[in-house]
Amino acid sequence: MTPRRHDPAHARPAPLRTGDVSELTTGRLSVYLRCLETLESEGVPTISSRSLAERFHLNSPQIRKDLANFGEFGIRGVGYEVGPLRATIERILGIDQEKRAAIVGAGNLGSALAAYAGFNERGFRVVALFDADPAKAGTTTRTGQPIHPIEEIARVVRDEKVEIGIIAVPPAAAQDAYDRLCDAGVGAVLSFSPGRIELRPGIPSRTVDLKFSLEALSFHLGRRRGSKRAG
Amino acid sequence: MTPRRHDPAHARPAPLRTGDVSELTTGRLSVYLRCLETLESEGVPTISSRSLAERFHLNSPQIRKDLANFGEFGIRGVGYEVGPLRATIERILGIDQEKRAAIVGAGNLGSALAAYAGFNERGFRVVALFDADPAKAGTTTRTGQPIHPIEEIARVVRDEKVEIGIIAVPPAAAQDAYDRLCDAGVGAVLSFSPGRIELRPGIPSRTVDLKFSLEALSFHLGRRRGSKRAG
DNA sequence: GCATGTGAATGGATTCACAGCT
DNA sequence: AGCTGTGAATCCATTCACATGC
Repeated sequence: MTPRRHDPAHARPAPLRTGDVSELTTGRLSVYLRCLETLESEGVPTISSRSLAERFHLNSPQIRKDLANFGEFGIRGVGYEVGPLRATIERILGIDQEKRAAIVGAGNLGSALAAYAGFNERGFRVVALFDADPAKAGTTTRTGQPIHPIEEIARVVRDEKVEIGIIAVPPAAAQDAYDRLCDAGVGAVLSFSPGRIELRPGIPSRTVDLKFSLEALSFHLGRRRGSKRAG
Repeated sequence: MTPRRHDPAHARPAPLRTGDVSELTTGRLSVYLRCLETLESEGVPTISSRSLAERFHLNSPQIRKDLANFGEFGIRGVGYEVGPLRATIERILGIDQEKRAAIVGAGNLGSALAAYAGFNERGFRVVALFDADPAKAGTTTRTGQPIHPIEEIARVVRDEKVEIGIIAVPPAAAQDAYDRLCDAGVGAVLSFSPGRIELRPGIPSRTVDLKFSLEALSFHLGRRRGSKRAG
């Protein structure tokens, strides 16, 4: 639509078109990003939407439409340059600048998330944890992040410039963790607690209920007939 | 549609209508299930789709439509009986009979999932783990599940009647874990490895990329203006 | 020639509004 | 009267097909 002359893809960062985009679209950006990381590590220099789709079981018009929400990043007659497109998607997602996160709850799940590679590379870093158990305060995780008493959320979030709060406490403690994080000034919250949380408007939040995927699989299990082994 | 006389909701399990249902619908069943569990623990006996929607920020016609895919479970003029509806949804999801799961990868994440309450209550139980590290074989998790060498997947899946395989290994090992689980005869696979897996047809599978939710939040962070604190 | 970017067409899911039952 | 269950209407996302540009 913008008739502005199209710079080559490797030039200065193109302006990002910005408007209303569906969650489905942005979710797929993450998928594309993983694919591009793979291609880049294989040294593939450019790829068309068609081959990207074939290689990763996606569909090509959708890839083009999704990207078109944010600008024009391809080269007609050629395709997309893998490296620059990866960088562009990272910029769209805002992970070109490292986002600092902190985890409330240093139990099994919290500690595992703190050690999780995906939470400590390519745009994210877990810089601190909090726990209500005083015995854990002052110690560090196996991966070296400090564990603070939960009362210090406000101070640590400020000092460490934490932008994202992650909740990994038992359901009953989820609301308290959420409120403390919001009061401390984090910009977004990700919860792994199945407990229902009363959200505040204006603070983007997500809940990941790990059990949902198990239930979805269970549903499909029930519909598969002709299982080889009898129950 | 079925003009069969409608039995009271507390009677013998109603027949479940069965047909093609969207993933979006079944995903929401899990949401409704959590809500009903909450209501049940509060002792609420019946609830209308309207109040359910108001209480949990859902929308009422959608609740009715979603449920209508599977049968008629409500009482006109009254609403739904909380306990029976919960039981019905559990039956739809197939978790009225306990599903046994095993986890490949007894590292941080695998151990945390094995200990995760949601994976060991209300329809699911993690009965074993597997790890490539021989030092871990023969030990148990903190929650008491045995850890086996990865070569024993086939035997343990058979002996322990494992229906669901869960992958919690580093990306590079994900495909091998997947193949071993399928060969061993599991009916469904849930992967927490970001590594791309070539799937086999006929075996329902899901990948949960924990980083996706972080990236979604990062995206929205970038769009929020008027943040109180300057970066 | 070839692949992107995009308006137009299609297909699905959500929402509406009311008939039917309690 | 009140709420479910559902066809009809609306909305939104995906897919198509081609004009545009490399």
